[in-house]
Amino acid sequence: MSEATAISQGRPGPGDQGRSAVLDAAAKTFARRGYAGSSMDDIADELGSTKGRVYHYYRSKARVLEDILLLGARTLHEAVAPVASRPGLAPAARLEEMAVEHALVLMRQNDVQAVTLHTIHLVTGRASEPGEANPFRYIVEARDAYEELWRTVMADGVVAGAFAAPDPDLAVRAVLGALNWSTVWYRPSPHDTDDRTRRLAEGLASYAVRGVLRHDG
Amino acid sequence: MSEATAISQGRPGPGDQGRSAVLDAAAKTFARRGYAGSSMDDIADELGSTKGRVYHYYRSKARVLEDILLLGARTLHEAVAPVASRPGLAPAARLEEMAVEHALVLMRQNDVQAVTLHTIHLVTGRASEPGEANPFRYIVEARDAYEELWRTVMADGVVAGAFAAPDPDLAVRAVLGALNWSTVWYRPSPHDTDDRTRRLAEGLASYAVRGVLRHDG
DNA sequence: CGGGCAACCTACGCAGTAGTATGTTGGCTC
DNA sequence: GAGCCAACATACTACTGCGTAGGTTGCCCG
Repeated sequence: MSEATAISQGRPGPGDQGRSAVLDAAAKTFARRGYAGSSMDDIADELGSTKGRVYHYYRSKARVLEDILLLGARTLHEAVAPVASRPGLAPAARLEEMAVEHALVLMRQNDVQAVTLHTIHLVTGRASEPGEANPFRYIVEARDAYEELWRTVMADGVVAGAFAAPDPDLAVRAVLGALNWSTVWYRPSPHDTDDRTRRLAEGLASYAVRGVLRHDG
Repeated sequence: MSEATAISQGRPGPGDQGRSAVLDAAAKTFARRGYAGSSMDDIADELGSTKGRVYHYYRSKARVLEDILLLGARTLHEAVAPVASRPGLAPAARLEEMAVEHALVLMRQNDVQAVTLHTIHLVTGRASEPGEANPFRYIVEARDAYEELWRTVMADGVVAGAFAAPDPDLAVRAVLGALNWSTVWYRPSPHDTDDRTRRLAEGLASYAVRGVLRHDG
């Protein structure tokens, strides 16, 4: 009944051990070489097996990507949405907390999020083909819905006088940009304990968010 | 004697009209479909001609990319370096001015810069092959030198007490991230006059830089 | 203990793509 | 006006890479 079942169409569904191993390997491969630059054999090599294993769980390369994008979008939304709607938070604290959670997901789920952020724009511009629906459309919509979360919080904060953002939409893009760019320079290392990762996320979030705060003393 | 001549190796050099037309078309194509996702025929289609034209100016697809990356790196450096070393500027004004110039280049030279920023990391991780030199190595070094410019200005500002940046390197990454991410969401449109573009760049730069400024009143 | 199915592997067909080898054409020079 | 070369086009070749068809193996269930 889940859409994931609809995706796999008869093949083993999510929650499946083997399936998520394939997904992880694919995410790692795509993150390194890019989607178009990765072959199914590359993914299989990463798994230490052959293409047959990948095709056992996914009908095509595009379906693998779709699953990665979906997982990435979901994880981000589930981590940040609760903060966006948590009662009793001041706008500045809310924004900063959202930024920390966002950054944490990017760092902990690094490969998946890197693929999501770097590949979605290759998939966005397909609306030009008339009559043919874009199979990734709902993922683009999920991304838009997620960003809408940020725009709402930003707009509320401006109204409340907590933020100095003459152009709130641009401000959101600046904040998300500072955070998202971490997928370009950050790679998890064995040295990164949970504590270190969190401090890095907090530091980055602080720089990102302080740009829109109102400072008057 | 220029390295561009060394690149083309007997073929028409830069400054050549036809060559830059090919480069522009390639940048546009790479920006849309990604490097690996673009075929030489795609580039030729964008030009309204055939592969022969592309191969007349470039020996291979990788050389085309190399030229785009080189152009992107150079343009950015030439726009920002003068500001970084201009005498008589306060740290905050210097950083903001650099950010504006940086953003302006990303917007005006959109395709080339998008390709540069989204493709260089695919080319960075090639040091793993021992014995074989990475042909893109000097471009990675140019990128590093450019970022060093920012780190220097940031460090100076911290020493001067103008910036509140406990981790200056991270601060640079936050600032550049906010700016660089514009290559993901911004596409030039006919509506964008020079004036509009500049205001957008200034707005973005303001959010990006204010995150590291010291605010005490 | 035999049948069935999940979880793979092997071998192949075929489409697309980088690069090459060989024209062709228009302008410029001497 | 004959030759020459830049600036392309055309027609291939060789290879890579997606997807498929048909095995094989081991476990589980009755």
